[in-house]
Amino acid sequence: MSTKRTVPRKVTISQIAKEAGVSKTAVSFAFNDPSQLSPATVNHIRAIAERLGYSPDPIARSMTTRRTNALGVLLPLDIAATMANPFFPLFLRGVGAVCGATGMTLMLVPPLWGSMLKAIPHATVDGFIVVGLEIDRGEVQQLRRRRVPFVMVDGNAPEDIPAINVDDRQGARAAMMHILSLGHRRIGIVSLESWHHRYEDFTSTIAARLAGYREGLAEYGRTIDDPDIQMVTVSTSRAGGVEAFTRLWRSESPPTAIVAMSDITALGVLEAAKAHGVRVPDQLSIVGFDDLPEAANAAPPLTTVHQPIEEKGRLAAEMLVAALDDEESEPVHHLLPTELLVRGSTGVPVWSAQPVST
Amino acid sequence: MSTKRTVPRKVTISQIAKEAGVSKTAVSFAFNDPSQLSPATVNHIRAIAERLGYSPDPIARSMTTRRTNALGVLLPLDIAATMANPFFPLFLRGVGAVCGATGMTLMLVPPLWGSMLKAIPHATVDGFIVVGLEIDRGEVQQLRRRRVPFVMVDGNAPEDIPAINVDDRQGARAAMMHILSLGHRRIGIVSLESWHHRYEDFTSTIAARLAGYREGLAEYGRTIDDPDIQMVTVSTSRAGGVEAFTRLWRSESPPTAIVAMSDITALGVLEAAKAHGVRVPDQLSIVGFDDLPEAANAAPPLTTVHQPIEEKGRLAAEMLVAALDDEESEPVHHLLPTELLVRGSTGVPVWSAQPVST
DNA sequence: CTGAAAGCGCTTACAG
DNA sequence: CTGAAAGCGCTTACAG
Repeated sequence: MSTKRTVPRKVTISQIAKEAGVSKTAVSFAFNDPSQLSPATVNHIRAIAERLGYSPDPIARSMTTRRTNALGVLLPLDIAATMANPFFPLFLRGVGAVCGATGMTLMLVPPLWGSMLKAIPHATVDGFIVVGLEIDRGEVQQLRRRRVPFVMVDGNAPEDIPAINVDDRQGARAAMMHILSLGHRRIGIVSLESWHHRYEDFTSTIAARLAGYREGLAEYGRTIDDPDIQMVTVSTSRAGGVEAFTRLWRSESPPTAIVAMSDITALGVLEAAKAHGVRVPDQLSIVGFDDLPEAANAAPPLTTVHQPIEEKGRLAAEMLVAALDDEESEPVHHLLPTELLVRGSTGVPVWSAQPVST
Repeated sequence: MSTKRTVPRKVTISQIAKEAGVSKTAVSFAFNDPSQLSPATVNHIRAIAERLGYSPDPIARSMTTRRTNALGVLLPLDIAATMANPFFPLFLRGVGAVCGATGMTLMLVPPLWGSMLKAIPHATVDGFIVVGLEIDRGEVQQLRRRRVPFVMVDGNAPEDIPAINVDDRQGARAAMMHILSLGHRRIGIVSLESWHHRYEDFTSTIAARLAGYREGLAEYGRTIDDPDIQMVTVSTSRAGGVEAFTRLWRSESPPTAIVAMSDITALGVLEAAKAHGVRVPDQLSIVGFDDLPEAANAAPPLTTVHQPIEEKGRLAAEMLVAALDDEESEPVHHLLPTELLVRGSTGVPVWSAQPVST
């Protein structure tokens, strides 16, 4: 509305300087450090910038300041798959809280053409939060090369890299022991697909939870190879849970309890069970992992293992911001606690009136 | 592992050029256009880059290419509040699908120090998807200044800006008429807080849904000012829904039906109703808006208005990418349909055995 | 097949 | 209080 004719292609600091009859330095100061200039000059420059419709180029600015003011979240899966699990939005709430407090922006960095390795050098960010990195195929080296700080969440981090994990093993152990203490013998385990589709290469998270299940079984003199124990592996989604139920339920002797490595799959199991007319927990007990908000609101409320998801995001972002401000900050490894939350989806199996005591 | 001593602070193209005895041009070509160089030179340069642990600077690259390969999603609320509604992750799945297909990254751009206006010039992105922009307080002008393409979703866009909206009015109208056709007379409406907390300035979305409710009421000779119609305004979250139920239920003549402007609040209402021992739909009918995945899985399944959330994200991203590639692309305004989905949370009110016919 | 040079749009000592 | 100049690390015509 204040422009006379169509504004030129792109207004730069030089044009303003020329128009205002001052140096580029002055123009820069007018916006970034007005105290360096006389009020009259500042007003003059700003008026011209306004008239020309000037908008500073953030890239050029970053070029000299060496800052983008963006935090990167490096993802092992594409954005659509990542967002399919409510875990992630919750995690981002934690990260986002720190972004808001520090005036930073949040960049989601999925694999580029299927490769995390390729994505790392391209992202214009000041640092990375690396989530769920499984077996390292050079990603850590690539991140070091980039010479930006990074923190690893739910992964197997080298000693010198800040990291956050939760006590997956302990939580999984408690979940399995809970089921066994109720007297269940025929148990289905719902494991999760590793994103690179190689069964042997478990995520540290998956490996830890599996180890916890094994420990819990061992406490009751059982092993995971017991014929009464069946394990299926599905994608970390509601659909994966539905599939898990279907596969477990059609066996000749279906489980009386299903132990799932994540709430989203447990919820899928619950949904499928109800659709099949299976009563939970009377005919089937279900226990999850994560404690998503929807777990407590399910019908019946889902017994699960709580982990501080949002807190992980916040902590990761705080550690990253600290590393950004202070190159020399000590890399610390956090191990956050998990807690079994017994709700309505687990109970004594129908065929056994009395729970087995520990 | 291939470096001899600690690598220097930051490896640049110049250092490699010097070390390799070639020009910077050659180094650039070795990575971006190897066909310009003899294979021997390429290998030589790459080997040195490898030894030095070179990682190209994405900012410097963007500086000359004028591309960041990042799509920005401009948010009216901070990231934590945005992620509190499952609507958003779903929307991002759509956007993310396009990012994956085009090799772009996704940047979440919340208000900077409380101001969208301030956030716009700083984000290092090639274009914006602007979601839920309410009354324009200069944001559109600021976006134009930036001279990057942008598309508006769920907002009131100028003619020359590409835009996507859904038929909120029609959907809301259908929802209200459904309730009235069942015979309900005492109705609670759950409206949503506008993010700038000025009741008069409705989001176009909120305004359109409200208009739809009014139209539906009018079809039955009713108005929103009818003493039997109560409206409460809460935040777009599950907690907001709980609050809405509490406020509506404590009135001397509580509603027999609650019509909510979003599923997340409707689910909160449902949760609170169940917690109070109120049977749905026998004692209280509930209808939502959005058709989140959890709506169908609620107990009872939520009657709601479907809108194509993921599709909106995909379409918005596609339009933005098109505008990025072709400056001259025609700005089109999409209006996507909505559809009432009658499920288990609505029914005939207890005090009336026969529904009123239309 | 290779190199010298200009340029992208800013910021920031440094000098006056 | 103000300006000339260097520099951030790349890419890209252009010339040879």
